[in-house]
Amino acid sequence: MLGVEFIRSNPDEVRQALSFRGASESVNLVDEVLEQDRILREALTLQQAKQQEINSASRTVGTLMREGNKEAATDLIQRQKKLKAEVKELGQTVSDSEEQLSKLLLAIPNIPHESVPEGLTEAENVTIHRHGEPPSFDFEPLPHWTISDRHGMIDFERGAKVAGAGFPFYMDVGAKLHRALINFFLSAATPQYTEVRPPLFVNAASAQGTGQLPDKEGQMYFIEDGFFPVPTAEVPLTNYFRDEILSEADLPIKLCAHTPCWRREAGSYGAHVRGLNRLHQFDKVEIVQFTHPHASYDVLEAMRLHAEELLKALELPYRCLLMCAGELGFNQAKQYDLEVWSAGQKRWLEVSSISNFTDYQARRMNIRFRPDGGGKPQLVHTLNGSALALPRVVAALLEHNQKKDGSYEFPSALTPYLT
RNA sequence: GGAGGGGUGCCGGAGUGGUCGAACGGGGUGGUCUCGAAAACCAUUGUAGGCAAUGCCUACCGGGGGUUCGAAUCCCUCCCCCUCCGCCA
Repeated sequence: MLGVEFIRSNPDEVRQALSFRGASESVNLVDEVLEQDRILREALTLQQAKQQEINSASRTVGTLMREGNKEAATDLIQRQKKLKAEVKELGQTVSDSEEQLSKLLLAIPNIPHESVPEGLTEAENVTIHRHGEPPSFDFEPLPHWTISDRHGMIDFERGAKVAGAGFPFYMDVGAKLHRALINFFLSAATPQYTEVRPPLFVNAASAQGTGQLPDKEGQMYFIEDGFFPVPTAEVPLTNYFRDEILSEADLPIKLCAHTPCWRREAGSYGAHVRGLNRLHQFDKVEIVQFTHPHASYDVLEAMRLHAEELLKALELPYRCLLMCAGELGFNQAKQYDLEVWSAGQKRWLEVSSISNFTDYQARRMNIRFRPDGGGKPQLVHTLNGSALALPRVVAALLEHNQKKDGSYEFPSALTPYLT
């Protein structure tokens, strides 16, 4: 979320950012914040003044009691009753407006970076560059679900029987390819990033910290005892330092993890969810960084390149998109998507999203660092990226490398891992 | 799941109703001493917030609520940790 102080001193900038994102209907939230903030501070000031009176009177009562002057003490106690009631009432006002204010703040998205292009729809995302070209085949290339079916790699039907649609079984070579990709991705990340095995369920506080809650319950599963199965490793990894103060010297901190990801994908349907295109459970290797505020945009580029290198090594044609203001995630200040070419479906599939959240998540999670040489703690910047999400890479690999006779081969980068 | 014991500042650890934001020790920082270092000594060392703002004040001793003129200290509740028993991969 944004800081109240920031909104208080830059209301116009926030309003502009909201309309830039195409959330013009939310612009009045800014005025609500300012008003609520005013009410809050007014009540707070008054409450604190009255509390001060009570505190000093209590000290006097203590002295009088010790001196044995019970009568004077009782007098004073009587006079405090009224003040106490007033403080209690003001306290109610304070907590009410705090609650209101925090609801409002959670409803205001991050401010887009100046380099974010204008636009409200997918069509206005900017293609930064392409690598490789969609290949031409001297036969009609098949979609991955047909190929995987022929080779017994993925069993969607039995997955649907045992769990439900979107929960496939990967069998034999399919399972092995999965394991190879996970290891390949992790091996590529671990020279820089610390490998982590995080909890796969998180609590509500963590889900709110990274921005899944409130409002995005439709995305996550919720299970008994208050747990959320992770929709991405971003959640446990970024919350790792929640409510902590780091040392500036420790920055940047780089974490990576392979986890399954569970998503409800409520409302998805049609041909675009066929096969591996959209699943309720999938695997992903995620990279996360906690950086100094000055460094985050350089780090964003580095993380993007890291993900791109993986696709290059897999010899898959891909394009890199810079998301326009309207397509930018709620918490993001700047975001790239990487899309691979699906030869069988003849369309681009998103396999990675790399984002800079600036201090937006850090403020929600209260993750700060103490500057070298002391001074007030400052918020870190957080970033994350998929490097990479598995199923669509599997789909693209099968489709891209298919041969007319129905055979296939995988890129040599995977050979050491396919054992 | 049952029984019991705990959660205090960067760390250890006092404190069971009245200047306690918190003794004492360690650590960190600054200084004195020294050619320098060590030792010793002195000083300093949390976070958030409000205001008429080189200062004053409020809140915070796991979280929330309550009792009281006054709570780190008493009560309720939740969370977490430890020990023993049970169960279990």
